[in-house]
Amino acid sequence: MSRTTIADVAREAGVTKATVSHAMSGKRPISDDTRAKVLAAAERLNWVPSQSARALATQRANALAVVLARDPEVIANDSFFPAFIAGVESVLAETETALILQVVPDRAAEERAYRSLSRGRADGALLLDLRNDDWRVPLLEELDLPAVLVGAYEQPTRFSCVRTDDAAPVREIIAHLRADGHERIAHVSGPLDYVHSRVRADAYTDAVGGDALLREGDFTASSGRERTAELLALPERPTAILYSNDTMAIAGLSYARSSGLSIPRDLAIAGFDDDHLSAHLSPALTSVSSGPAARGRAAARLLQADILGAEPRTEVVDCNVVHFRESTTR
Amino acid sequence: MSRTTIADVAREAGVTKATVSHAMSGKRPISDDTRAKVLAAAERLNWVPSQSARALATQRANALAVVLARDPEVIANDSFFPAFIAGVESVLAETETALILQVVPDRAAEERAYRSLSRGRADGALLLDLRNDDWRVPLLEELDLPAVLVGAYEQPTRFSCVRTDDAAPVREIIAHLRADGHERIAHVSGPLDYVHSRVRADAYTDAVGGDALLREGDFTASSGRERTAELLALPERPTAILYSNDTMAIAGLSYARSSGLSIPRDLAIAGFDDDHLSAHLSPALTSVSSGPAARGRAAARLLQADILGAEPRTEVVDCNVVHFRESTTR
DNA sequence: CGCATTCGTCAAACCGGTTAGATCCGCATG
DNA sequence: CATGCGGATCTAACCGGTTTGACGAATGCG
Repeated sequence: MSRTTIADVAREAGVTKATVSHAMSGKRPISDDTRAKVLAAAERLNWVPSQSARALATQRANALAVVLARDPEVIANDSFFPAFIAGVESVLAETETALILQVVPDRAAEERAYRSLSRGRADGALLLDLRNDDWRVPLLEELDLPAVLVGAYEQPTRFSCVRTDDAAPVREIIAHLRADGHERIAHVSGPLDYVHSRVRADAYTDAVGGDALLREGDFTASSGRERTAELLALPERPTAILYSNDTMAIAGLSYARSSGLSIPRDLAIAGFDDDHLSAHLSPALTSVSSGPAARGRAAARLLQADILGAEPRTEVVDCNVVHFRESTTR
Repeated sequence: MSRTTIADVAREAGVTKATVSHAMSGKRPISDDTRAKVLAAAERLNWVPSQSARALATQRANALAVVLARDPEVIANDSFFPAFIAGVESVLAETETALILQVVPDRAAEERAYRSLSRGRADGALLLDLRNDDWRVPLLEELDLPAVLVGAYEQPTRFSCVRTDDAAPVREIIAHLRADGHERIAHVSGPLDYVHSRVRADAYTDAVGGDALLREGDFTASSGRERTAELLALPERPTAILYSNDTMAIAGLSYARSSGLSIPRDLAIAGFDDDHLSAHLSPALTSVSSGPAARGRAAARLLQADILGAEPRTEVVDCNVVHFRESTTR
């Protein structure tokens, strides 16, 4: 049992707790002689300072948090999230900071989670799946918990943001499809109260002009299937569909095929977020790789800066790359 | 700032800290009258107890941990991990336990991470990616940090284990291929010092008997591609390949195709872990869904029990289901 | 040589909870 | 009426670090 405390080390080195603490942190000058003795003693007892004691004394948890209000099953089917976390971790690994991941079933639990985070569990939070007028923003402001918003939040806020230009790739895809002769281009969006869904949908609407064929999905395969069925049942069915993620695109593609259409000849299909298998589908799926890892890194850096007292700022990560593949190639 | 402490609540309610604590925890009888006053005061000040103070006093962090020594990029391409975490979270959400995720670059950092976890950051750890004779097992025993091993660890240990029978689905697939007339069946494994890679590879070797065609990959797409290239370059090339994960299988499939083979006519292909897109590939990929969420739930439950002092035990989760799809259908 | 300053260390308070032991009270019992 | 007893509450110590103010010794300066 690693029951050794700073007091044991102090005794072993023949000094006091304070001296040990200073020797380790360097916050006060300590003679080389004593420091050596302390380090040796710590080594001998292989002492590791208690995180909880330190957290209490310094009012710093050395941890960041991500709270997700999603159904656990959904996490497993999302290609953005794991890569985003990977990016966050690559920054945190440098310092000794931990990442706390909390999945909550409902809003009450989510609120409790943030309250408890702000009371010693974490030093800051990353907000994903932003909604327009997200209730979490004022809550975190009230709790005085540093945060970074991942997404194009429009309301004024004192938090840092990590944004991307999701409209550009949408325009690019639409232009490409137009150049290919497509005139009826549809869009299956995510829930429109998510800011990223909204931005993509708006970009779509702008790009196609008057004749928008927009259907709101929820990022699940089944919704992709259903919205596709609706679109294909229209008297004048679309010749191309842009989906707001790859899961819906794949489901739509399967459905279209099963109803006798050939992809991309009869129907062009494009997704979003570039799942790691999308390039290997057949036909390979045109998609937008949205740089999840880069955004994770940026968010983690901004949050760490915020915690250290830096001014909040908005960082636009230029990471969207459209991969045109067979599913849109005539 | 939620600076209210238990002392504020005590003053507001006209009692002492101890009474507030007891009223909240119920560890000592408190009159209904006083309890009501305390609850009202807590509500009024909306006080949330400090996690760090509680952790220090009770020697319990209310957090479990997963430490990963993988390259962050690999996490993003693994279909097992996110689903496993989802399973873990679905258990933790019930209690107010948090999950700590730490990704470390090298062994030294990993060891530091476990030491610091055992000193107040977490109450227990889940061990993934087990190796034969894994060095982490004795370390955690020495640190006296509760743990659950996810995988078929063979050495004696006082930790609980979550196992699955990975050999059965391998046998099932081989039998299926045999019945289809395949005689030269190859296997691209993961790194053989991982216990799950080893179990699958051994099951393969057993099942095919003398003429095993085994190549060791590392679960990445590029290794899948290379090992496939080697196998197809053999004088008598295999007519079927079983891969230890879907990423390698897809990469192998692409390679085989690009060198002129038709799947499944010229080459049958099967993967493992059933990525959520595998069913949608074309040809759809035969794979083994290994119940990651169920295993996550089981592991979390065992760990919580262990922390509360239960006897360690091994739970075999029967969750492997083979999905035969087009990639193996003649 | 006397006094101010700096350096290195110590003692003690503090962070915000939990918990063992002491105390106080009212009521039942001998 | 004294005693016992159990329930409700209080007091104070404790968890293991960090941090501030104080103090003695060594050094610098006039």
